[in-house]
Amino acid sequence: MSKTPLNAISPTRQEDFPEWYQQVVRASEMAENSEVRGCMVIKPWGYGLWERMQSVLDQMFKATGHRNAYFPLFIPLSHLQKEAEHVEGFAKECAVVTHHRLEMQDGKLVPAGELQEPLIVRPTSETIIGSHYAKWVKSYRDLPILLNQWANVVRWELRPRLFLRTAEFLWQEGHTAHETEEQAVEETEKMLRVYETFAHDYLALPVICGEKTASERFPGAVRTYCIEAMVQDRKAIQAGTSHFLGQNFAKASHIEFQTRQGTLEYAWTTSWGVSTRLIGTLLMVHGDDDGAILPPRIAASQVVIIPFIPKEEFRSSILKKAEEIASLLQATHYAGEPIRVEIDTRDINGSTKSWDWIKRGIPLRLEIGPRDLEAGCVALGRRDHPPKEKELVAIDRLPVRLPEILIEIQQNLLNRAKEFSLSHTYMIESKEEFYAFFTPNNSTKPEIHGGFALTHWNGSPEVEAKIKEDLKVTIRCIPFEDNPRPGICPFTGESSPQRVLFGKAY
RNA sequence: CGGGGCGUAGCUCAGCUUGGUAGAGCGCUUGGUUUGGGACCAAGAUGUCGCAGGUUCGAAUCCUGUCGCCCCGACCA
Repeated sequence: MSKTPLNAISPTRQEDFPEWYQQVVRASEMAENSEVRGCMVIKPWGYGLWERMQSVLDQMFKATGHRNAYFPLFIPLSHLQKEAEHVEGFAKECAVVTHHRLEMQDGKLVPAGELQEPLIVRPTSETIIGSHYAKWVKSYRDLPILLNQWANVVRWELRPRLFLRTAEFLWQEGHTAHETEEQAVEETEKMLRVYETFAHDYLALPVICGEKTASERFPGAVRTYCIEAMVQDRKAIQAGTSHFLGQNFAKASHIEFQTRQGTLEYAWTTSWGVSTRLIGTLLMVHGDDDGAILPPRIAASQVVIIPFIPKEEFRSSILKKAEEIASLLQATHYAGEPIRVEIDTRDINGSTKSWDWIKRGIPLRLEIGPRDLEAGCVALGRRDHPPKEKELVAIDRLPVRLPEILIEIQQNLLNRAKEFSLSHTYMIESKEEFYAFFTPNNSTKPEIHGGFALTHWNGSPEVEAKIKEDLKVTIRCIPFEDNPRPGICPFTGESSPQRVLFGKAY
């Protein structure tokens, strides 16, 4: 007992944030590394989270007029070549399929049957979807096309990290084609707002919406919008993107239509996506030194009932009561849905079970033992409070009390994240201040430092590049502002149209 | 692709300098005692010490080669 560490996760966030993150992914049983470098196995608890994200987002996409379709995993090499910037952006990280058959030679399987044209495994699907849109679009009457696909994509990353950057990942990609530029821009903005709402309302994730600078733009896009979040080591993470592609891909794929005036014009297209990176973001924003903390609205299960069975004679009565409580909760609603509940019937020490669920980040634990049975109550532990803090709740009060607490947790996580993000965001006015802000005290093993800097910038790519070279700090976005206030760029002394958001990025 | 490091039980690692037939903790199995905060006792299972070659009576240990992985850099919606 004396060996029990203070926290479930070691090292702590303060001690070594990257290592803490890896331990949380493992301890929360979200995912593990596979034998293929850069690829991951998403375990049921992590995949359940993704299924929730899919389900909520899918409804939001449908509500905004989109439908799902599916396009192939393999893309002819020639397709990628059609859009010059796109090639430059993705060629280096493409997996290439060159053969279609294996033959046994000297007891070993070797690739045979070389393909006439190599296929790439999709790193994103603009080109192959574009080539089909070209067939479907003949007239302005065929527009808009509003499609989404749920898929896996492959980007051969050199330095993978579970959920944040893996060679293969899961995502959704929306692809739309429109008659006018205005409509396409409107779509791009609308879907960014969908992501913002989803992040805020479901993931309890405060995000900053804005536009990427040219250097951070999606290859081939005219404009890239993003939502940026701050995680607990004060770095920025891009949680979602929405691209206005102009007519670039329409030209490359020949998506042409006859206008109302009878002329021929290229369609205006957009694309937008979020990925399993959201899971990593969630862990890094809300997690603590005991593991994951999941917001109730997105958790695969919101409540776990943990039977404590000190003596065999209590087993059947406690398990029976656990079933009753589960049924009671399934008939109770939170956020417009039945509460998602499960019972941990594993035949192990109750407190071990409790710790397992703490590490997984389930919002609520209901512990039931003989004493509770007698008193008609449960011991309730909530994940946003310390592990040992318990509230005794009468079983017949649960249908009232649990929805209240779930609302509180959801709100509490959002508030905490907002406070954290705000307390590490500064208006920085001078170059000296800026450099000091982003320079760690210990250069060999940098401590958690910095944050977001809202600073004026004259719009020069050279200034941006110099800052990146000096500090590894980039412009995360040019925040959307109703009334942008001009000022002076501290790096050049020149005038600046508005403040932009600087930070170190994942 | 450059620089550094590491491959020993399911996991984390010790042993290697000074060669003598394989270890710890955790986990796992079985039995018992426990049980309101990550239990304890006892017994047990698990390794071609990354792979190949060499030196040697004898190699986890020394030498050569090779493969894989990790970290730093470069690169990256």
